[in-house]
Amino acid sequence: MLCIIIIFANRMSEYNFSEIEKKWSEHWQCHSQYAVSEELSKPKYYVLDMFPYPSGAGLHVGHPLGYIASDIFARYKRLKGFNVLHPMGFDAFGLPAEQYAIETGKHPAETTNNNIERYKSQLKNIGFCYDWSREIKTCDPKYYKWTQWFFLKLYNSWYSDDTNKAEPIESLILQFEKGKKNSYEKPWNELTELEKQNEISKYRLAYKSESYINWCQALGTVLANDEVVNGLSERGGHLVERKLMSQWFLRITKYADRLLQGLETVDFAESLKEMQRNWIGRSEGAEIDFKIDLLQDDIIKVYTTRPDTIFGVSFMVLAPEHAIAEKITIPQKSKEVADYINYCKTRSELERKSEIKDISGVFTGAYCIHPFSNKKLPVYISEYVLTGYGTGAIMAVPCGDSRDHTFAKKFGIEIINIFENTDVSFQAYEEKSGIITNSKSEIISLNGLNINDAKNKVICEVEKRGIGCRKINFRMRDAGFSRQRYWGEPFPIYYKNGLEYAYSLEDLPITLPQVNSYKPTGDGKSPLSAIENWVNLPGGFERETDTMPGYAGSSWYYLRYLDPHNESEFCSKKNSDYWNQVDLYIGGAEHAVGHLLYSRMWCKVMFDLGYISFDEPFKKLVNQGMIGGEVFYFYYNQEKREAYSNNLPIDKSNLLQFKVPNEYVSDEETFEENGITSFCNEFIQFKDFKFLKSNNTFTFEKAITKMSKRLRNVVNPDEIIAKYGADTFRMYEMFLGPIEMDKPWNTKGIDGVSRFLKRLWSYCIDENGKYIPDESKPCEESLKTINRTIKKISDDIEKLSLNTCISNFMICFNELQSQKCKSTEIFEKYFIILSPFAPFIAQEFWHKAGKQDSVFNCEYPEIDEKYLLDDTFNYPVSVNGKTRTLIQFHKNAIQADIEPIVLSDEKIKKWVDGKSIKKFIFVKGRIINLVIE
RNA sequence: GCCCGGGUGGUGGAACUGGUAGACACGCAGGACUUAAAAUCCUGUGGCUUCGCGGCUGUACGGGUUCAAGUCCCGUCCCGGGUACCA
Repeated sequence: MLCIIIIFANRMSEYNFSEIEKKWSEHWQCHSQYAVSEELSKPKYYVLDMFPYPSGAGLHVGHPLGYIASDIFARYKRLKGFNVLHPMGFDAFGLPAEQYAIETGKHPAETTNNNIERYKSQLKNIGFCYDWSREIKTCDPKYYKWTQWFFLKLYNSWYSDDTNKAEPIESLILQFEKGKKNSYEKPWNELTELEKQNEISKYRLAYKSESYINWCQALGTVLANDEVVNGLSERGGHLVERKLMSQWFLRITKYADRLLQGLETVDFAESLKEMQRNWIGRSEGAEIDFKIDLLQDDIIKVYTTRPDTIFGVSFMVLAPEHAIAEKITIPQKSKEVADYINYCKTRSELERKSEIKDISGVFTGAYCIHPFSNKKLPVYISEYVLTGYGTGAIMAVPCGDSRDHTFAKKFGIEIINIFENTDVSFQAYEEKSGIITNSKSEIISLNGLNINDAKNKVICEVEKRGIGCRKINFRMRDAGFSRQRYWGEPFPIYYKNGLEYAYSLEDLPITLPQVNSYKPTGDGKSPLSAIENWVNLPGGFERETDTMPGYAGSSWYYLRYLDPHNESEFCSKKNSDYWNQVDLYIGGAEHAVGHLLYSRMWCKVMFDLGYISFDEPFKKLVNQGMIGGEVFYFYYNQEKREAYSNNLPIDKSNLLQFKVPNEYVSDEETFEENGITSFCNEFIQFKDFKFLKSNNTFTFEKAITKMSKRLRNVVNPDEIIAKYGADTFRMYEMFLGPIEMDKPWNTKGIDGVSRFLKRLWSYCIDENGKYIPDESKPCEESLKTINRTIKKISDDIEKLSLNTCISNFMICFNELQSQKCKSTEIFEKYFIILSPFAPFIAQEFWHKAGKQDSVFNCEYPEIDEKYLLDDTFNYPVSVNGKTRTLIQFHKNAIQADIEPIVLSDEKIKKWVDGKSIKKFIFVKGRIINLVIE
């Protein structure tokens, strides 16, 4: 009986995280602890996470990394007196759900909602302070009604170069009516409706045009880039080719300059800004017309950023898609050219850009005329020239461009050098400085000019002659906004007789109809096109059957959180004025260009149209790194039917690799007991294999990759939380390393954090569950410790250096422990600063300490500056840069005080050993260094 | 290919603006407690060398700048992300 009581008492005193976490979760939910409203009396702060796509694999330990960081920051800001908005939602339209629907026939809405529920319960386990009453799902018609509304705003707007902003399309029509030139060169009111539409279409921010897609004839569908591997479909390995299709686009290029300028006003990592700048790719150059030999009426217009190199041109290159390519090809070459163009259709843009070591191309047999020298220049077609950039044609300068150089070498074309004092016989001279030479004709001479002056002279000359002009170009293209898919927002557009009509706000949302099959229609159209009673409208009208891409909903979601239940507006002006920009946005660097550029553009459009009063959505952005999962491989020989342990001395170069699902791998990274047998039961292709071991173990090669369902290396946070608790999980994720760095997941290290919280618990709570710290006066040392920790933690949170925060909590507690500190005055401060990291245990301590209110309603403790400074500093003293000893000096000591003491120090005397001292370096508060011979 | 990151003990990582490399943890080794194990606590722990004091060496690799380099500069290698329809 006694025994039982003792055991019971012991159990009472243990840190029972599951009980504590359950209790406070329920308590906070009942008291709507995290609901926020627009409190004008407090300064606001908006902390946002990039919302997840709810995949079928569930949340893995990589997702919460950023969420935990932002949660800590949100809770910290709250302690600092801010009214903090911290919402969460789901990016719920997407390809995987549709693919799953094709395979299983289950409606994507159903699977998506199941996945969302799973994600939500997983997120709720981790103790985030999200205001769930503001949750959004992009696939919810109540949400996508407004995504469609945004589309209509883009559709019904144009970019005015006069006012340099987006304006309603009516102002454009008014200008046309007043006589603004149109491309039909007829008065506006004499144009047909179709002509008017075509003309306006050239201005709309959302417009229809043609572009290439990945078409797979065998699957009868359009494929996403990542569904294409080496020119073949990932599923089935069928041939994929590029096909021209009519699609919706967003005219983001009109915002290129403002997207560049806006970067100066936001706090993003410099590297990320650089990526965006490169993506936008602003370049200054010229368009120059080249006459074609034997063809009177046509010209080839090239874009070049290096007009200064015009005398270095020795050939011309057209993109395979260039409209004139076939026309100029001479009959003897037409078969060869047609074959080459067909080959290019099977090549992805990525392949075309990257595989330039062995550059391909074909001669058309045609020649251009050099505008200044009248020299004949052969015209080639090559895939390294892309149709979407510039004019789709280049003047090739092998002496100044490495791709042109490679091409010239391969096709035996002359390399003309025009740079003074350079040798271009082996590689191109690509520096942006130098003097031009060998560049003279009857018309112009560039000899002796530097590159910039030569550029200007050439541009002036071509402009004077009317054969070209100065031109600013962007690498960025207008954003493709159509998908031939079911699971996306339908366009609020319908047609009749080739004319487009837009729905109005009252008609929204245009909801997705039920379909019987999610399979592609085989003709490249979306599955929606097969539903006749949805497509066909009364009066002979037909709906648009494409849907919007995944980034549509995510381009504006940060605004919907501000007013999520508003049914008459996407967000009231009052709310968007109060919450304003996102103050801190945390998410993966993989969205560096796509999502971030689109949402920045949409924000600017809404700003231009007066719906919001800021033109950058995200004030500060932090990119979290990826948490990789472990994958284990073994090598095998198919013919010999042998598999080899990694610790055998084998030559892996001719062997095949096999990834083993992680459940077969033991903690020692070998096959589990009987693992080989059960492995072969699943992967029967290895049934008759010999598994060759070394030292009686079969070990694997390890690598770190993305966690994915397919590799079966997903680590589920639920399991970790069940075993260690949410507080430990949160702290451990932060303890792993700097937030923005990629890192591998390894559960082994979690014991350190777990032990820390257990030690803290048993230090503060006795066997009977009573709170130990008392009213005793803290000692000087403990006051130093806690004040320094408060300072360090708040400095580090502001920098989002959360891994060092965890270390400092440990260091602080280790110090308090060795000081035998029992003062509740100290510990209460400690619990407050700990609460953003480990909210449950902090609240439990707070409660045990007899406090009635919540630890989250406290104020962040003040720092008493007097405890931060030391009177003395332990100077490292080095001789010739190598530290030899430490000597303590007063912090105000100057070199004159210090020098004699240092020189008479025994250790230092030994190292100086009578040699003369050339220099005595004293850096106050840092170091002393003696330079001797 | 191009653009952007990263590379520090057996492992995750720390190191302010160039100023004691390896904080804080994990793991491992030894010890205490226990009949035993687990848990917990204590000690040690980059490598080489030395009985020890100590010495040498060391931040992917090769150079450079500096009194002083993980940190700055030049070159190389490897790994990750993006490359426009994965999200």
